[in-house]
Amino acid sequence: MADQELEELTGTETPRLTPLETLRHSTAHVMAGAVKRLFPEAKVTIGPAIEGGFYYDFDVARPFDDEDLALIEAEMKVIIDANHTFERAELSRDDARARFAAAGETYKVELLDAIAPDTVITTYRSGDFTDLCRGPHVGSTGEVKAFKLISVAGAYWRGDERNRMLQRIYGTAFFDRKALAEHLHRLEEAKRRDHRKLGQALDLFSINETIGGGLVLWHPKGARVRYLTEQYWREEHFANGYELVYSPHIARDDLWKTSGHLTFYRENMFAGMDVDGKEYLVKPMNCPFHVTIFKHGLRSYRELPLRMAELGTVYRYERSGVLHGLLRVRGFTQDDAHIFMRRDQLADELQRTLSFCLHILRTFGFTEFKLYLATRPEKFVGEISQWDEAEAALYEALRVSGIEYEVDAGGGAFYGPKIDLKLRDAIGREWQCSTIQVDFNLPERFDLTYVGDDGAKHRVVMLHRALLGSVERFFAVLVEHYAGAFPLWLAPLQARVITISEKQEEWAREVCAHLVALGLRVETDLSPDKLGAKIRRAQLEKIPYMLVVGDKEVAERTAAPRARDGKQTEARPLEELGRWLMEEARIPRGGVAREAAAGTTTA
RNA sequence: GCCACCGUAGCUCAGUGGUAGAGCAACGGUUUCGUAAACCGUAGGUCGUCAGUUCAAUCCUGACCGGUGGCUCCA
Repeated sequence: MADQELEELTGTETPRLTPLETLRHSTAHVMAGAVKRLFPEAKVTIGPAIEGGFYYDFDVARPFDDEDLALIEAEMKVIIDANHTFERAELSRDDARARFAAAGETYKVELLDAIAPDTVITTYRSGDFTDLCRGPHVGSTGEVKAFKLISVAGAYWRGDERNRMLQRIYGTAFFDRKALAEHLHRLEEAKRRDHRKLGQALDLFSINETIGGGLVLWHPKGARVRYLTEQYWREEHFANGYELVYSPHIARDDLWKTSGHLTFYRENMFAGMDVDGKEYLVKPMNCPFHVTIFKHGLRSYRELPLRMAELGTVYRYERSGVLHGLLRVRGFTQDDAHIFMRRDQLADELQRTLSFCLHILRTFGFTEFKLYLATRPEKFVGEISQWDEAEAALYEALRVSGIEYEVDAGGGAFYGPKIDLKLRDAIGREWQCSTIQVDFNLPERFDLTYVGDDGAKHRVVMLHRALLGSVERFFAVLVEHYAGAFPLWLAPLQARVITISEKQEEWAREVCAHLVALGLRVETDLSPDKLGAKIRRAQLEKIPYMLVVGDKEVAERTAAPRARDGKQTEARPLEELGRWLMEEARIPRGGVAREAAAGTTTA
């Protein structure tokens, strides 16, 4: 929301700031005042409240460093202690322009010139700092009690890379120290859960320089989680009326011409390759292949809806600076599907798709969702009546789901309206994974038709959807949601049999073999280390269960489970142990069987 | 791609203008132990790459490669 303040100033929107946003925005003013005192030559630009805090962008000769941040914080405390009131003043446009121009605040002049003609121009003064600003603010600087500057980063003026790079200082503020401490704690917690760190620590995956940025190597443990995810996904798709397909990684340029990708998506596609004098390109999307499968023969209305799904690996060129762990990569696998149907089937199909989506996500332990409907943009293909119909169907699907939603009017793609779904993770962060999009474009481009009951050909309506989004991103979200402590059904290793001394080796092997034969993922730790060391190791690997075997267990033909949350339970006879673990490891389809992120906070 | 910061052993990290250390892991041995770290030893690094400055560069300078935080974009 870099334009938030800009919008306020230009009067294009009138968002009332919440009390917390007001505080944060006021803190941004205090910070700007401190910066101007310490760096008089700095030019101020904008400083809005954002989710989690605020920022202010400055044009300075030299970038800020951490020492500067400390100095600025100290100066802010001086301003806060002085308890200056925020004084609002109205002034004429010319007066304002003259003042800011005289002060050398060229960015403010630019903002001023963008303000709608009949808007009242206001400034806010706190102590020696006056800023062009619509407000509101808190009463005085003394009301800023709990704040912290977080980081510095480069940011382009008005977010446009052709403009000058400014220095952005991020900070946060709360009404009391406790809330600030909690916020900082959450940031720490997010760091602790970072999938890149856990990916390394738990040996799940890596990204290797020699292979290339944004290209993922799945190590055995990560690959196991992925396999389990995909297997579950496949089973559910078969059980819900989908057919699975496979398509190649490259295709001739003709396909991409027809689909329009070569005109609209070329920037994100890897360079083509010459094969026998024909150009081939690596696929950035799966749709053209599925469409081609659909077109393979005449389709009857009786076959529709035809649901075609694929875990399709695509490659997209992303600028090096945006690559980020598994969340933003250059090669990834979409859990893609395309649904071909009659126009009259759209409403039902949307509801069905959304509910299927929620069912899958709940299985993985997510319980809170938010939906976003993006409607017809200015530039669009197809007829308005078609759009209206589709949007009505989308609204109905949203309503039926019973989940909170927001409408992004005009935010749809040119080819159709869509629903995006964000899920909330264990520490309250939102992640966008699922998307359900209506497409009026490809059916035209590829001339997709079916034969109706009237014997005539009719245009197909098409739906794209991805539930997990990309397997890579979803895996990263899972890692962070569970802090690496996967639920039993997804854990790469479900249990480790731990001996106390080498006397129990034989029984430990037997216990392990029995459980493995049941299909459980179990191994033994027969090393000569002490029990405590073995427990510690298993604990660090976040293995759900440790099965301790000492002389007593050998004599009784049992094993003593210790859960990774530290809970120890009675030793159980081997057969019973197996039955119990099998029951625990069942896939919680639809999330009914088990609590979402139980036990993850202690891990 | 742009701005800032970072790159030392498999991992986590010290360190210095005179070519390098710790802990963990690995390997060898001793110990056979009841719920988060037993002990001893061995091995392991052209200090991201390439240039430059210097008698001498892991350290200073530059370029490049890669990573991190942002900007922009997005699954």
